[in-house]
Amino acid sequence: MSRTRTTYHHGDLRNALLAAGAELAEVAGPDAVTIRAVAAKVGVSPTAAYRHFADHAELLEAVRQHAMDRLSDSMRRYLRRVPPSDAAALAALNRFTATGRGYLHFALTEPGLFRTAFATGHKTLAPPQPGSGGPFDMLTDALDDLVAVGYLAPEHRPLAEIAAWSAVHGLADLLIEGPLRGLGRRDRNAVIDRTIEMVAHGMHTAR
Amino acid sequence: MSRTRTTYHHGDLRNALLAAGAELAEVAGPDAVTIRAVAAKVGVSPTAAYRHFADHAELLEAVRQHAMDRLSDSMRRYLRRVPPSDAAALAALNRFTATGRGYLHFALTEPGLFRTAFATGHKTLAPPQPGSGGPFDMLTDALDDLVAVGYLAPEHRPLAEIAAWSAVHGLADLLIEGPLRGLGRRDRNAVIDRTIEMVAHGMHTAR
DNA sequence: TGTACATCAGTGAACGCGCGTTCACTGATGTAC
DNA sequence: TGTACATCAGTGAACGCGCGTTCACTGATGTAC
Repeated sequence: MSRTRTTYHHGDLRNALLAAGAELAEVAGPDAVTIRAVAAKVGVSPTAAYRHFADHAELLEAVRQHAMDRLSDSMRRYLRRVPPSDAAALAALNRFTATGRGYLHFALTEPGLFRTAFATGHKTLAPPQPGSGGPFDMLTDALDDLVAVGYLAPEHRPLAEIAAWSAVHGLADLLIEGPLRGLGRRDRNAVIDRTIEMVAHGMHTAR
Repeated sequence: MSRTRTTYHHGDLRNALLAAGAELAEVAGPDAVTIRAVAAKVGVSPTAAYRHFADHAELLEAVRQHAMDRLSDSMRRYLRRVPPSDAAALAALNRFTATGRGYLHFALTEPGLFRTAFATGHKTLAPPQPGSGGPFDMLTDALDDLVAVGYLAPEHRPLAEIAAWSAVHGLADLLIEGPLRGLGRRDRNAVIDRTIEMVAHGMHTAR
């Protein structure tokens, strides 16, 4: 950060700009990620950024990618924490809810980055790519396990990820940007529990 | 709009500015609702707006209110369309899903206004006020009916509106601003059906 | 009914701000011989 | 090992943009007598 540079050539400016962008996003959301602000934070002229990014959209996209990776990390962390259980159905259900809790934890803990992960800047955000190992894949795997374990009937499997995703995504949005912003920690935890309960129950196919 | 004014005094400038703001929001979302743009659309100097709104925040808030009312209208329209049924439980369930469908229909049909309804402009958006007859109240009533009719057990009633709201709100966001933007009509309808099915099922307390 | 005057609702120019982006440039680095 | 020179990665000034907001102002309206 704004450390004084001694050399004329920076050496690793692209990464430095990216890191500055991530910090700005963290503190003030995607709108704060401007060419000028990022350059100023690194202590370089705005023009210098154009050596490394074609334009503002390209910079924002790079920061967005980083934010999305951080989201993935959070979900993975929650997944890893789920204890293996001899009750396979319970373990699968726990992994499923863990993806949601990891998602929400990141959103509440790093709202600026979370918003940045979904910031498009007027251009269409690509639909989730299966196989990229991102949040969507973790959710897909968790739902496949729910089917394997008999919790979710195969005929109800299609589009289940969209439904589950919508619930946690919407809650995140309501809590960090929407009318539920400013809820206390207790209330927040209560609505998170209730929402995840609804989703888990909603996925259950009674036998 | 931008009709040439013949009189020096406008006569109804506040409403004209509001209408212009609503149109801008409709076309380009909340960021397009600026003092200058609204004034220009009406054909008046920016300064004139300050006779009717203290500042930009007050203008945006007024437009936001309007957008929220339109959302209410959409939900009410869907509710009214639900046929009364001698099967009370079915009717209650239909009313419940109708609130969600009305919400989503408005979001997809008027994405600019929908986004504006939840635009805060850096200040905290007030939490939903029970008794104001808005979207939240309709949802609350629908859920109360679900309890009355035996579909939802009273012990699962608390916070049910937040869970249901999250699901439709998140889906709306994913579809109009997020990675699911650009889904075709068929796909869109399919994910809406699937999500509402999950919510309805998730609210059901088996007996 | 006519007139003086207060009040109200506009105008138009200007301010400072931060933004993305372009331009001609210069200092630092690396390479060929 | 030393030097000429091409290339690379920066600088700094400037552009035009739209924004919110303030200022001194003026034209239109309404009211008291």
